[in-house]
Amino acid sequence: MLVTVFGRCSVEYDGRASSTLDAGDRLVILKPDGAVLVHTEEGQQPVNWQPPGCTQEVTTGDSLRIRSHRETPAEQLTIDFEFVAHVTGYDVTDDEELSLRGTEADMRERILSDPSVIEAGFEPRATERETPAGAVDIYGVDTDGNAVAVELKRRRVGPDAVSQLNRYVGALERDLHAEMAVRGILVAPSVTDRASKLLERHGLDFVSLAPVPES
Amino acid sequence: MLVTVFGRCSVEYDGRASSTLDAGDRLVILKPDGAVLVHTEEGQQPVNWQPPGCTQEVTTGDSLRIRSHRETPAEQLTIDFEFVAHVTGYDVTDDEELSLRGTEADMRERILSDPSVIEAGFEPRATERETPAGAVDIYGVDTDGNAVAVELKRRRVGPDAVSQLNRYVGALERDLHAEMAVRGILVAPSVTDRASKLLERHGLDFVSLAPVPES
DNA sequence: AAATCCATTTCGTGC
DNA sequence: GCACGAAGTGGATTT
Repeated sequence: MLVTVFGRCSVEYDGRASSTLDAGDRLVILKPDGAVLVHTEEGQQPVNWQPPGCTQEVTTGDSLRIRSHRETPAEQLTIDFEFVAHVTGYDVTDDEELSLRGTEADMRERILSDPSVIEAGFEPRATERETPAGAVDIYGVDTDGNAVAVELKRRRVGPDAVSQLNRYVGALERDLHAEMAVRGILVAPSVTDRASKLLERHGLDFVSLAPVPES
Repeated sequence: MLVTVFGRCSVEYDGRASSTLDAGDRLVILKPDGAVLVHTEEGQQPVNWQPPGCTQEVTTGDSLRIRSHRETPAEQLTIDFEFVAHVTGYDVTDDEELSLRGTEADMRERILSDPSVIEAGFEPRATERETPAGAVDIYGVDTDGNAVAVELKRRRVGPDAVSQLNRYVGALERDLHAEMAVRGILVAPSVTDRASKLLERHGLDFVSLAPVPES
Protein backbone atom coordinates (compact mmCIF):
# COMPACT_ATOMS: atom_id res chain seq x y z
CA MET A 1 0.00 0.00 0.00
CA LEU A 2 1.12 3.51 -0.80
CA VAL A 3 0.16 5.68 2.18
CA THR A 4 -0.16 9.46 2.42
CA VAL A 5 -0.43 11.39 5.66
CA PHE A 6 -1.38 15.06 5.87
CA GLY A 7 -0.68 16.75 9.16
CA ARG A 8 1.48 18.86 11.38
CA CYS A 9 4.79 17.20 12.16
CA SER A 10 8.41 17.73 13.11
CA VAL A 11 11.21 15.76 11.48
CA GLU A 12 14.65 14.62 12.56
CA TYR A 13 17.25 13.00 10.34
CA ASP A 14 20.60 11.51 11.17
CA GLY A 15 22.89 9.66 8.80
CA ARG A 16 25.20 10.85 6.04
CA ALA A 17 24.35 14.27 7.40
CA SER A 18 21.85 15.31 10.06
CA SER A 19 18.96 17.73 10.18
CA THR A 20 16.11 19.01 12.28
CA LEU A 21 12.85 20.52 11.12
CA ASP A 22 10.39 22.14 13.53
CA ALA A 23 6.68 21.45 13.36
CA GLY A 24 4.76 22.47 10.26
CA ASP A 25 1.99 21.23 7.99
CA ARG A 26 3.31 18.67 5.55
CA LEU A 27 2.55 15.66 3.41
CA VAL A 28 4.27 12.40 4.29
CA ILE A 29 4.39 9.56 1.76
CA LEU A 30 5.18 5.95 2.62
CA LYS A 31 5.92 3.67 -0.31
CA PRO A 32 5.67 -0.13 -0.28
CA ASP A 33 9.34 -0.34 -1.29
CA GLY A 34 10.35 1.36 1.95
CA ALA A 35 10.85 4.88 0.65
CA VAL A 36 9.65 7.79 2.79
CA LEU A 37 9.08 11.33 1.54
CA VAL A 38 8.27 14.46 3.51
CA HIS A 39 6.92 17.21 1.28
CA THR A 40 6.22 20.83 2.17
CA GLU A 41 3.97 23.16 0.20
CA GLU A 42 6.79 24.16 -2.09
CA GLY A 43 9.65 22.65 -3.99
CA GLN A 44 9.96 19.69 -6.25
CA GLN A 45 12.19 17.88 -3.80
CA PRO A 46 11.10 16.52 -0.42
CA VAL A 47 12.43 18.47 2.56
CA ASN A 48 13.36 15.15 4.21
CA TRP A 49 13.33 11.62 2.92
CA GLN A 50 14.52 8.07 3.24
CA PRO A 51 15.45 5.96 0.20
CA PRO A 52 13.82 2.67 -0.91
CA GLY A 53 14.74 -0.36 1.16
CA CYS A 54 14.29 1.26 4.53
CA THR A 55 12.41 -0.32 7.40
CA GLN A 56 9.49 1.60 8.93
CA GLU A 57 8.22 1.49 12.46
CA VAL A 58 4.94 3.22 13.20
CA THR A 59 3.97 4.08 16.77
CA THR A 60 0.52 5.37 17.68
CA GLY A 61 0.82 6.06 21.37
CA ASP A 62 -0.09 9.54 22.53
CA SER A 63 0.62 10.69 18.99
CA LEU A 64 1.63 9.28 15.64
CA ARG A 65 5.33 8.67 15.16
CA ILE A 66 6.96 7.22 12.07
CA ARG A 67 10.51 5.98 12.31
CA SER A 68 12.49 4.79 9.32
CA HIS A 69 15.98 3.40 9.38
CA ARG A 70 18.55 1.52 7.34
CA GLU A 71 22.11 0.28 7.63
CA THR A 72 24.90 0.94 5.15
CA PRO A 73 24.88 3.73 5.54
CA ALA A 74 23.33 3.94 9.00
CA GLU A 75 20.51 6.42 8.59
CA GLN A 76 17.44 7.24 10.57
CA LEU A 77 14.43 9.45 10.03
CA THR A 78 11.89 10.28 12.72
CA ILE A 79 8.59 12.01 11.99
CA ASP A 80 6.55 13.18 14.97
CA PHE A 81 2.98 14.23 14.34
CA GLU A 82 1.32 16.84 16.53
CA PHE A 83 -1.83 16.56 14.50
CA VAL A 84 -3.01 14.25 11.75
CA ALA A 85 -5.51 15.75 9.31
CA HIS A 86 -5.86 12.98 6.79
CA VAL A 87 -4.55 9.49 6.06
CA THR A 88 -5.05 7.64 2.79
CA GLY A 89 -3.86 4.23 1.69
CA TYR A 90 -4.15 2.90 -1.84
CA ASP A 91 -2.92 -0.27 -3.44
CA VAL A 92 -0.79 1.11 -6.24
CA THR A 93 0.35 -1.36 -8.87
CA ASP A 94 2.19 -0.21 -11.95
CA ASP A 95 3.65 -2.64 -14.48
CA GLU A 96 4.34 -0.02 -17.12
CA GLU A 97 7.78 1.28 -17.92
CA LEU A 98 8.59 4.83 -18.82
CA SER A 99 9.58 5.35 -22.44
CA LEU A 100 11.99 8.25 -22.65
CA ARG A 101 13.42 9.90 -25.75
CA GLY A 102 16.09 12.55 -26.06
CA THR A 103 18.69 10.95 -23.81
CA GLU A 104 22.42 10.70 -24.29
CA ALA A 105 21.92 7.10 -25.45
CA ASP A 106 19.67 8.41 -28.23
CA MET A 107 22.41 10.81 -29.34
CA ARG A 108 24.81 7.87 -29.49
CA GLU A 109 22.45 5.83 -31.66
CA ARG A 110 22.03 8.74 -34.00
CA ILE A 111 25.77 9.16 -34.40
CA LEU A 112 26.35 5.46 -34.93
CA SER A 113 23.70 5.36 -37.65
CA ASP A 114 25.20 8.43 -39.34
CA PRO A 115 28.77 9.10 -38.18
CA SER A 116 29.11 12.02 -40.59
CA VAL A 117 27.22 14.22 -38.11
CA ILE A 118 30.49 14.25 -36.20
CA GLU A 119 32.62 14.92 -39.25
CA ALA A 120 33.10 13.57 -42.75
CA GLY A 121 34.86 10.22 -42.65
CA PHE A 122 34.52 9.56 -38.96
CA GLU A 123 34.42 5.84 -38.25
CA PRO A 124 33.13 4.60 -34.89
CA ARG A 125 34.99 1.54 -33.63
CA ALA A 126 33.56 1.03 -30.15
CA THR A 127 31.16 2.41 -27.59
CA GLU A 128 31.97 2.63 -23.90
CA ARG A 129 35.59 1.78 -24.66
CA GLU A 130 37.40 1.31 -21.39
CA THR A 131 40.46 3.35 -20.51
CA PRO A 132 42.31 3.66 -17.19
CA ALA A 133 40.42 6.94 -16.75
CA GLY A 134 36.96 5.61 -17.50
CA ALA A 135 34.83 4.63 -20.47
CA VAL A 136 34.86 6.67 -23.67
CA ASP A 137 31.31 7.20 -25.05
CA ILE A 138 32.35 6.61 -28.67
CA TYR A 139 35.81 5.59 -29.77
CA GLY A 140 36.78 5.74 -33.45
CA VAL A 141 39.18 6.97 -36.08
CA ASP A 142 39.16 9.95 -38.45
CA THR A 143 40.20 10.20 -42.10
CA ASP A 144 43.80 10.99 -41.10
CA GLY A 145 44.06 7.81 -39.07
CA ASN A 146 43.94 9.56 -35.72
CA ALA A 147 42.24 7.94 -32.77
CA VAL A 148 39.14 9.89 -31.73
CA ALA A 149 37.44 10.03 -28.34
CA VAL A 150 33.89 11.38 -28.46
CA GLU A 151 32.19 12.56 -25.27
CA LEU A 152 28.43 13.06 -25.46
CA LYS A 153 26.33 15.43 -23.39
CA ARG A 154 22.60 15.92 -23.86
CA ARG A 155 22.71 19.52 -22.65
CA ARG A 156 24.87 22.61 -22.66
CA VAL A 157 28.13 21.81 -20.96
CA GLY A 158 30.51 23.56 -18.62
CA PRO A 159 34.14 23.00 -17.66
CA ASP A 160 33.49 19.63 -16.02
CA ALA A 161 32.63 17.90 -19.29
CA VAL A 162 35.77 19.30 -20.92
CA SER A 163 37.91 17.96 -18.09
CA GLN A 164 36.21 14.61 -18.41
CA LEU A 165 37.02 14.38 -22.12
CA ASN A 166 40.54 15.57 -21.45
CA ARG A 167 41.05 12.75 -18.94
CA TYR A 168 39.98 10.20 -21.54
CA VAL A 169 42.26 11.66 -24.21
CA GLY A 170 45.21 11.60 -21.83
CA ALA A 171 44.48 8.02 -20.84
CA LEU A 172 44.19 6.94 -24.49
CA GLU A 173 47.47 8.63 -25.35
CA ARG A 174 49.22 6.68 -22.63
CA ASP A 175 47.28 3.54 -23.58
CA LEU A 176 48.15 3.73 -27.29
CA HIS A 177 51.77 4.44 -26.46
CA ALA A 178 52.18 7.14 -29.15
CA GLU A 179 51.20 4.67 -31.87
CA MET A 180 48.69 7.20 -33.07
CA ALA A 181 47.65 10.74 -32.25
CA VAL A 182 44.49 11.08 -30.16
CA ARG A 183 41.82 13.68 -30.78
CA GLY A 184 38.99 14.55 -28.44
CA ILE A 185 35.60 15.73 -29.64
CA LEU A 186 32.94 17.07 -27.30
CA VAL A 187 29.43 16.66 -28.69
CA ALA A 188 26.68 18.73 -27.06
CA PRO A 189 24.04 21.31 -27.96
CA SER A 190 26.39 24.12 -26.88
CA VAL A 191 29.19 25.04 -24.49
CA THR A 192 29.72 27.83 -21.97
CA ASP A 193 32.43 30.45 -22.35
CA ARG A 194 34.80 28.88 -19.87
CA ALA A 195 34.26 25.46 -21.35
CA SER A 196 35.06 26.88 -24.78
CA LYS A 197 38.34 28.35 -23.54
CA LEU A 198 39.19 25.10 -21.81
CA LEU A 199 38.53 23.16 -25.01
CA GLU A 200 40.93 25.42 -26.86
CA ARG A 201 43.56 25.18 -24.15
CA HIS A 202 43.48 21.40 -24.31
CA GLY A 203 43.28 21.28 -28.09
CA LEU A 204 39.90 19.57 -28.08
CA ASP A 205 37.16 19.92 -30.69
CA PHE A 206 33.48 20.68 -30.35
CA VAL A 207 30.54 19.55 -32.45
CA SER A 208 27.09 20.96 -31.84
CA LEU A 209 24.34 18.37 -31.66
CA ALA A 210 21.01 18.46 -29.84
CA PRO A 211 19.51 15.36 -28.18
CA VAL A 212 16.22 15.92 -29.98
CA PRO A 213 16.31 16.77 -33.71
CA GLU A 214 15.00 20.34 -33.79
CA SER A 215 11.82 20.95 -35.72
CA MET B 1 -3.84 23.80 -1.35
CA LEU B 2 -1.67 20.76 -1.74
CA VAL B 3 -3.68 18.18 -3.66
CA THR B 4 -3.13 14.43 -3.98
CA VAL B 5 -4.87 12.21 -6.50
CA PHE B 6 -4.79 8.42 -6.39
CA GLY B 7 -5.89 6.69 -9.55
CA ARG B 8 -5.12 4.97 -12.81
CA CYS B 9 -3.56 7.34 -15.31
CA SER B 10 -1.33 7.63 -18.36
CA VAL B 11 1.29 10.36 -18.65
CA GLU B 12 2.90 12.22 -21.54
CA TYR B 13 5.78 14.63 -21.30
CA ASP B 14 7.41 16.82 -23.90
CA GLY B 15 10.13 19.38 -23.32
CA ARG B 16 13.86 19.03 -22.70
CA ALA B 17 13.21 15.40 -23.56
CA SER B 18 9.96 13.55 -24.15
CA SER B 19 8.35 10.50 -22.63
CA THR B 20 5.24 8.37 -22.58
CA LEU B 21 3.91 6.21 -19.80
CA ASP B 22 0.99 3.84 -20.29
CA ALA B 23 -1.84 3.58 -17.80
CA GLY B 24 -1.11 2.40 -14.29
CA ASP B 25 -2.06 3.11 -10.68
CA ARG B 26 -0.20 6.13 -9.37
CA LEU B 27 -0.18 9.02 -6.97
CA VAL B 28 -0.26 12.53 -8.43
CA ILE B 29 0.68 15.52 -6.28
CA LEU B 30 -0.15 19.12 -7.13
CA LYS B 31 1.65 21.76 -5.10
CA PRO B 32 0.50 25.36 -4.66
CA ASP B 33 3.81 26.57 -6.12
CA GLY B 34 2.98 24.89 -9.41
CA ALA B 35 5.02 21.73 -9.00
CA VAL B 36 3.53 18.44 -10.20
CA LEU B 37 4.76 15.00 -9.16
CA VAL B 38 3.71 11.59 -10.48
CA HIS B 39 4.77 8.81 -8.14
CA THR B 40 4.59 5.06 -8.73
CA GLU B 41 4.72 2.42 -6.01
CA GLU B 42 8.48 2.38 -6.05
CA GLY B 43 11.41 4.71 -6.20
CA GLN B 44 12.31 7.84 -4.37
CA GLN B 45 12.02 9.94 -7.51
CA PRO B 46 8.78 10.66 -9.35
CA VAL B 47 8.41 8.86 -12.67
CA ASN B 48 7.24 12.13 -14.22
CA TRP B 49 7.11 15.66 -12.91
CA GLN B 50 6.91 19.36 -13.58
CA PRO B 51 9.00 21.88 -11.63
CA PRO B 52 7.65 24.74 -9.45
CA GLY B 53 6.29 27.74 -11.36
CA CYS B 54 4.28 25.74 -13.85
CA THR B 55 0.70 26.52 -14.81
CA GLN B 56 -1.92 23.83 -14.35
CA GLU B 57 -5.09 23.30 -16.32
CA VAL B 58 -7.57 20.74 -15.02
CA THR B 59 -10.29 19.38 -17.28
CA THR B 60 -13.10 17.21 -15.97
CA GLY B 61 -14.99 16.29 -19.08
CA ASP B 62 -15.54 12.61 -19.71
CA SER B 63 -12.52 11.97 -17.51
CA LEU B 64 -10.04 13.89 -15.39
CA ARG B 65 -7.13 15.43 -17.27
CA ILE B 66 -4.36 17.51 -15.73
CA ARG B 67 -2.18 19.55 -18.03
CA SER B 68 0.84 21.47 -16.82
CA HIS B 69 3.09 23.66 -18.88
CA ARG B 70 5.81 26.26 -18.70
CA GLU B 71 7.97 28.34 -21.01
CA THR B 72 11.78 28.58 -20.84
CA PRO B 73 12.19 25.86 -21.41
CA ALA B 74 8.94 24.98 -23.16
CA GLU B 75 7.69 21.92 -21.34
CA GLN B 76 4.38 20.22 -21.06
CA LEU B 77 3.00 17.39 -18.98
CA THR B 78 -0.35 15.71 -19.56
CA ILE B 79 -1.92 13.30 -17.10
CA ASP B 80 -5.00 11.41 -18.26
CA PHE B 81 -7.00 9.55 -15.63
CA GLU B 82 -8.93 6.42 -16.54
CA PHE B 83 -10.08 6.09 -12.98
CA VAL B 84 -9.84 8.28 -9.90
CA ALA B 85 -9.82 6.43 -6.59
CA HIS B 86 -9.21 9.23 -4.16
CA VAL B 87 -8.65 12.98 -4.10
CA THR B 88 -7.46 14.93 -1.08
CA GLY B 89 -6.70 18.62 -0.65
CA TYR B 90 -5.07 20.12 2.40
CA ASP B 91 -3.94 23.65 3.17
CA VAL B 92 -0.29 23.08 3.91
CA THR B 93 1.58 25.99 5.46
CA ASP B 94 5.13 25.59 6.63
CA ASP B 95 7.19 28.52 7.91
CA GLU B 96 9.98 26.41 9.31
CA GLU B 97 13.36 26.09 7.72
CA LEU B 98 15.40 22.93 7.60
CA SER B 99 18.49 22.99 9.77
CA LEU B 100 21.14 20.79 8.16
CA ARG B 101 24.53 19.80 9.55
CA GLY B 102 27.34 17.93 7.87
CA THR B 103 27.50 19.90 4.63
CA GLU B 104 30.53 21.08 2.73
CA ALA B 105 29.99 24.53 4.23
CA ASP B 106 30.35 22.98 7.68
CA MET B 107 33.67 21.44 6.65
CA ARG B 108 34.84 24.85 5.52
CA GLU B 109 33.92 26.46 8.84
CA ARG B 110 35.77 23.76 10.69
CA ILE B 111 38.92 24.29 8.63
CA LEU B 112 38.77 28.06 9.00
CA SER B 113 38.44 27.76 12.78
CA ASP B 114 41.35 25.32 12.92
CA PRO B 115 43.46 25.40 9.75
CA SER B 116 45.92 22.88 11.20
CA VAL B 117 43.50 20.08 10.26
CA ILE B 118 44.79 20.68 6.71
CA GLU B 119 48.43 20.82 7.74
CA ALA B 120 50.63 22.55 10.29
CA GLY B 121 51.09 26.20 9.40
CA PHE B 122 48.36 26.43 6.76
CA GLU B 123 46.95 29.96 6.59
CA PRO B 124 43.61 30.53 4.85
CA ARG B 125 43.49 33.82 2.96
CA ALA B 126 40.14 33.65 1.19
CA THR B 127 37.10 31.49 0.56
CA GLU B 128 35.48 31.16 -2.84
CA ARG B 129 38.46 32.90 -4.41
CA GLU B 130 37.66 33.51 -8.06
CA THR B 131 39.91 32.19 -10.82
CA PRO B 132 39.31 32.01 -14.58
CA ALA B 133 38.45 28.35 -14.02
CA GLY B 134 35.99 28.87 -11.17
CA ALA B 135 35.99 29.60 -7.46
CA VAL B 136 38.50 27.91 -5.13
CA ASP B 137 36.83 26.69 -1.92
CA ILE B 138 39.67 27.83 0.32
CA TYR B 139 42.70 29.74 -0.89
CA GLY B 140 45.71 30.17 1.38
CA VAL B 141 49.45 29.79 1.86
CA ASP B 142 51.62 27.14 3.48
CA THR B 143 54.72 27.47 5.65
CA ASP B 144 56.99 27.49 2.60
CA GLY B 145 55.17 30.44 1.09
CA ASN B 146 53.41 28.40 -1.59
CA ALA B 147 49.92 29.30 -2.69
CA VAL B 148 47.44 26.57 -1.75
CA ALA B 149 44.10 25.73 -3.36
CA VAL B 150 41.86 23.58 -1.19
CA GLU B 151 38.92 21.74 -2.72
CA LEU B 152 36.33 20.36 -0.30
CA LYS B 153 34.05 17.39 -0.80
CA ARG B 154 31.68 16.07 1.83
CA ARG B 155 31.88 12.52 0.53
CA ARG B 156 34.24 10.03 -1.07
CA VAL B 157 35.45 11.45 -4.35
CA GLY B 158 36.23 10.11 -7.79
CA PRO B 159 38.23 11.45 -10.75
CA ASP B 160 35.91 14.41 -11.33
CA ALA B 161 36.87 16.15 -8.10
CA VAL B 162 40.56 15.69 -8.89
CA SER B 163 40.10 17.26 -12.32
CA GLN B 164 38.21 20.12 -10.73
CA LEU B 165 41.03 20.87 -8.32
CA ASN B 166 43.56 20.51 -11.11
CA ARG B 167 41.70 23.14 -13.15
CA TYR B 168 41.86 25.57 -10.26
CA VAL B 169 45.58 24.96 -9.69
CA GLY B 170 46.29 25.52 -13.37
CA ALA B 171 44.27 28.71 -13.41
CA LEU B 172 46.03 30.01 -10.29
CA GLU B 173 49.43 29.26 -11.77
CA ARG B 174 48.58 31.33 -14.82
CA ASP B 175 46.95 33.97 -12.63
CA LEU B 176 49.91 34.34 -10.29
CA HIS B 177 52.28 34.43 -13.23
CA ALA B 178 54.89 32.18 -11.62
CA GLU B 179 55.23 34.57 -8.69
CA MET B 180 54.74 31.62 -6.39
CA ALA B 181 54.33 27.88 -6.67
CA VAL B 182 50.76 26.58 -6.38
CA ARG B 183 49.79 23.47 -4.45
CA GLY B 184 46.43 21.74 -4.61
CA ILE B 185 44.92 19.88 -1.66
CA LEU B 186 41.82 17.74 -1.96
CA VAL B 187 39.94 17.41 1.32
CA ALA B 188 37.38 14.62 1.57
CA PRO B 189 36.57 11.55 3.68
CA SER B 190 38.32 9.31 1.16
CA VAL B 191 39.17 8.86 -2.51
CA THR B 192 38.69 6.08 -5.04
CA ASP B 193 41.58 4.23 -6.63
CA ARG B 194 41.47 6.11 -9.90
CA ALA B 195 41.15 9.41 -8.11
CA SER B 196 44.19 8.54 -6.04
CA LYS B 197 46.25 7.79 -9.16
CA LEU B 198 45.05 11.00 -10.77
CA LEU B 199 46.06 12.98 -7.70
CA GLU B 200 49.54 11.53 -7.93
CA ARG B 201 49.78 12.16 -11.65
CA HIS B 202 48.91 15.82 -11.16
CA GLY B 203 51.04 16.21 -8.06
CA LEU B 204 48.10 17.06 -5.85
CA ASP B 205 47.76 16.29 -2.15
CA PHE B 206 44.97 14.64 -0.21
CA VAL B 207 43.79 15.21 3.34
CA SER B 208 41.15 12.95 4.87
CA LEU B 209 38.36 14.80 6.65
CA ALA B 210 34.77 13.75 7.27
CA PRO B 211 31.88 16.22 7.17
CA VAL B 212 30.65 15.02 10.56
CA PRO B 213 33.25 14.52 13.30
CA GLU B 214 33.16 10.77 13.91
CA SER B 215 32.14 9.58 17.35
C1' DA C 1 18.55 34.60 -17.72
C1' DA C 2 23.05 32.34 -17.67
C1' DA C 3 26.95 30.12 -15.21
C1' DT C 4 28.86 27.43 -11.80
C1' DC C 5 28.78 23.90 -8.38
C1' DC C 6 26.76 21.38 -4.23
C1' DA C 7 23.56 17.50 -3.05
C1' DT C 8 21.63 13.15 2.86
C1' DT C 9 21.84 14.13 -4.86
C1' DT C 10 19.16 9.49 -7.01
C1' DC C 11 19.55 6.05 -10.45
C1' DG C 12 21.40 2.63 -13.56
C1' DT C 13 25.21 -0.40 -15.05
C1' DG C 14 29.11 -3.03 -14.63
C1' DC C 15 32.51 -5.36 -11.99
C1' DG D 1 29.00 -4.08 -2.27
C1' DC D 2 31.91 -0.23 -4.75
C1' DA D 3 32.87 2.73 -8.84
C1' DC D 4 31.71 5.63 -12.38
C1' DG D 5 28.84 8.72 -14.83
C1' DA D 6 24.04 10.30 -16.55
C1' DA D 7 19.90 12.95 -15.23
C1' DG D 8 13.99 16.09 -18.34
C1' DT D 9 18.93 16.02 -12.53
C1' DG D 10 17.07 20.13 -8.61
C1' DG D 11 18.56 23.97 -5.89
C1' DA D 12 21.30 27.98 -4.32
C1' DT D 13 24.22 31.76 -5.31
C1' DT D 14 26.30 35.10 -8.00
C1' DT D 15 26.75 37.86 -12.07
